[in-house]
Amino acid sequence: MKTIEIDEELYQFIAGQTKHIGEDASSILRRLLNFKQAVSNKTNQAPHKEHHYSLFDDLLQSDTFTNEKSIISRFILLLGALYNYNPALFSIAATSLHGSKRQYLAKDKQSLETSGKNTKPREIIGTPYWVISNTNTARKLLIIESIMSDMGISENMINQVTLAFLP
Amino acid sequence: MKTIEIDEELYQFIAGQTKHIGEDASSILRRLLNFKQAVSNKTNQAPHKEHHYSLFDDLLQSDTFTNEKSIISRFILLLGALYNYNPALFSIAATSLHGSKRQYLAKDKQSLETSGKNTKPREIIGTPYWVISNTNTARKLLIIESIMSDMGISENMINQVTLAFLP
DNA sequence: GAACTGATCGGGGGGATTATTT
DNA sequence: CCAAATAATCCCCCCGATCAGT
Repeated sequence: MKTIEIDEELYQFIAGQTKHIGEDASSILRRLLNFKQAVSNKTNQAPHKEHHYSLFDDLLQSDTFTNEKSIISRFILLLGALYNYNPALFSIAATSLHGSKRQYLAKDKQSLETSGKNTKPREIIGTPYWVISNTNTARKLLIIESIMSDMGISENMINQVTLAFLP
Repeated sequence: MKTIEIDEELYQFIAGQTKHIGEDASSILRRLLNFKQAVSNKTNQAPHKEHHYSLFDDLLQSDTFTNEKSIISRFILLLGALYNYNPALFSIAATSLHGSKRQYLAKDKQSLETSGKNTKPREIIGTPYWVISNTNTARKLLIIESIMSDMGISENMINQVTLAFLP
């Protein structure tokens, strides 16, 4: 543990953000900061049991996520989080996912463009991947669910994400 | 000053966000947290010289602001910050601002709707105000500049905002 | 014919451009 | 009549429901 000094006003603000009794400063700050640091650090450390899904919990609660009202934005944010949670698993899941003609995810825009007539590929920022965007909400949800399932994420967690994803 | 304990990983992350040599933890955290606490606390405390414009500095640097690419989003964010910086001054500035027919700002949607044919009023969240949105970029900038000027904000600060506002 | 997949096309927002007023 | 300022039409592009195809 490390110790840092902050001014009184800021301290009061942070203390006021406690979500449950006894929550420590690290936990509060990670939530408030949208757990941004996890994206870059997660890969070079063994996943820690209790924090297994913290990346999602944090994304789903973050302003970055809830501020986005459109399905497409949340869709891309979620895929980005999934990739950063475990790039290797994500890659496997991404590769095996596709429709009858269209490819849903790829590392380059073109493969997606050429796999259909109007796929409208979108870049998943913070990720080497691109996704198709010309789909209805049901299919977007299906893509998310399929990826999560293939990545071995729990049924329960998938349900939570589904709830947060919809309007 | 208060002392808090945080884990090593989080400490490294925060330390890595230093913008200038010797910047203290409070300063870094306020920036990362988008200075959210200022909005609620600012009104019941005398403005502090050095921090006079910190609300803007922070907004302009915040992800909340820079993530928004559309002019209209930045426009509304900026107006919200101006209101929260000093509601009284903002009200005065808002009331005296209008075109030859249209009213630009009001506390209710209707006044704006009836003052023109297609004003497309938008709510300024975190504020009792609404703004007209059916204008080109030049006029939006004009509105911002006019309000800031009427609120007595320095020429220099206005220029900074202008720069951050455009593409 | 039922279920799944693709992609057209309508709706809506943003804001440059054009019309109108001063 | 021209220039500047202001209003608001209207085009473009994004989103995603709906419909067409498999």
